[in-house]
Amino acid sequence: MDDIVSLCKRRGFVYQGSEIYGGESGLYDFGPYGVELMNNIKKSWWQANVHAKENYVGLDSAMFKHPKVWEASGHVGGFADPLAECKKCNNRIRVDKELGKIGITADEKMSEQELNKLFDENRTKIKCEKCGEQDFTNVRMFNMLVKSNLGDFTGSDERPVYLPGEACQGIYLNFKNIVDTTRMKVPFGIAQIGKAFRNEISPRNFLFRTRELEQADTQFFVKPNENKDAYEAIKQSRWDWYISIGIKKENLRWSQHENLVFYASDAWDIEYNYPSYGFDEVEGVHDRTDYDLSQHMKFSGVDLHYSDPYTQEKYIPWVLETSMGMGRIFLAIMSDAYTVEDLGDGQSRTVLKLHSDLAPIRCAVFPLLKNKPELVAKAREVYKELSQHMVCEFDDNGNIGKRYRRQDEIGTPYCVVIDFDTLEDDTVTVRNRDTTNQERVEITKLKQIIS
RNA sequence: GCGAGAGUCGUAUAAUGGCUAAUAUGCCUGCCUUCCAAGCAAGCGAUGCGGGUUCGAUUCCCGCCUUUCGCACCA
Repeated sequence: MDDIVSLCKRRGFVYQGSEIYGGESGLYDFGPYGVELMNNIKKSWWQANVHAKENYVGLDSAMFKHPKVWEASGHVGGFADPLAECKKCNNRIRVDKELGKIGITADEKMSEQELNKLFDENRTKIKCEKCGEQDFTNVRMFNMLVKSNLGDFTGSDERPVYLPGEACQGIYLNFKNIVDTTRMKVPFGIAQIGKAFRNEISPRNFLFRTRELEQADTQFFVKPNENKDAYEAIKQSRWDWYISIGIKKENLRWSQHENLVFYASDAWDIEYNYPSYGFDEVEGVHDRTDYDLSQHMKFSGVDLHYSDPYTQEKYIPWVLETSMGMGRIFLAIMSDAYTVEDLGDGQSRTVLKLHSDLAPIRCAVFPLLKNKPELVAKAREVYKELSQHMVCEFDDNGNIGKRYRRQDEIGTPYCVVIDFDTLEDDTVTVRNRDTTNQERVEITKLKQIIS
């Protein structure tokens, strides 16, 4: 894992966020090659989940949403637990529950200050369950939602808005819009790639757990109780995508949730075998019944029933969700592709064996020698033409082997070399990243061969 | 958030209460090079931030930040 983090930095894939100020926890910036790779992953995902499927459409919803959205989703109320910690044994107590035990009602809408006041007044009556001590820290509210003051010019914090805790809510909010303005009929799906923000207590494991993340979500709407077959099909489709982008099968597995949230009917995760900490979730595929639409119907007062044009029935569709963490898939792809080949004699070659559709650079163009102007000029010409059609890089620095290695390390599948024969017959060599074999081809056929 | 460790050029390492902070690699410029990290020469580039002790701190102390591991958290 250290090697991958180091490569990410060294070769301009991923940098620590706000690095020149000492860094900011849980935030990462994607560098020149990182953003290319990330865009290619998104493109592949979008192709597989929107364009290749007749009954899916895309969406891009505003990041900020009406505050009530997060009440409806359960993010505001259910996940703001007031906690205090025992200074002796570090055990944590739920302050509202402990107060409840001694007959004092702590309202869940109380502020941190109000709770602290209540807690301070009653500290003597509360003991740590583990060690019996009464020495606690102050009460802290733990809520993962990130607050903002969009549209609040009073400075009073009276109307807090939240950054999205998950990207998928925008899909539920637009379900009715899409039914009303497109020809989509249940069963159909909506796909979206969006950012989410979480106040993770402890960001960890590089891109795996961050405070700002991006999610690629699909929500598939089905008739109630007609979820099972569709769910299995979606699971299969998601698995196939991972295989199609070249992830090794042995590094992937399904894992079923043992404790389902109350509304879910089934939940499976796709896990990747990350270096150094093992299998962990990349994507969740969840069968969520009608919970999401029902909640928004309740909180917004808008009828979100669907009228089935074939049967005239009215119902709230059930939702089958897929939600992939972009940072997590990025890290999985990098890990899976990272290869160090032993060439003997203590020599080795570092290669990122990325699927060629994902590689940040599709093709690198080199003149064989830098000090032969006619080679350089010809190489520039080839580069200029190719770069109209694919992501290319020109390099004439150092010897040819070094330039191959540089491209190997960032996963460039093809290197094109202009040599003296090129000047005679307009052919070039195309070198393959994985085999290092070369093939002599005509310049006119280049585009076709490597795109 | 708690506990423990760590933080030196882009990367990987070295060293030091006081000399110009070293080595490799990288990057870069020039020469050279007719296909897999060759060579020669020049250059770039670091003690995370702030405070304290001290004549002098990268080194010792404190705070903060970042990061790693464990706990907890992860709907």
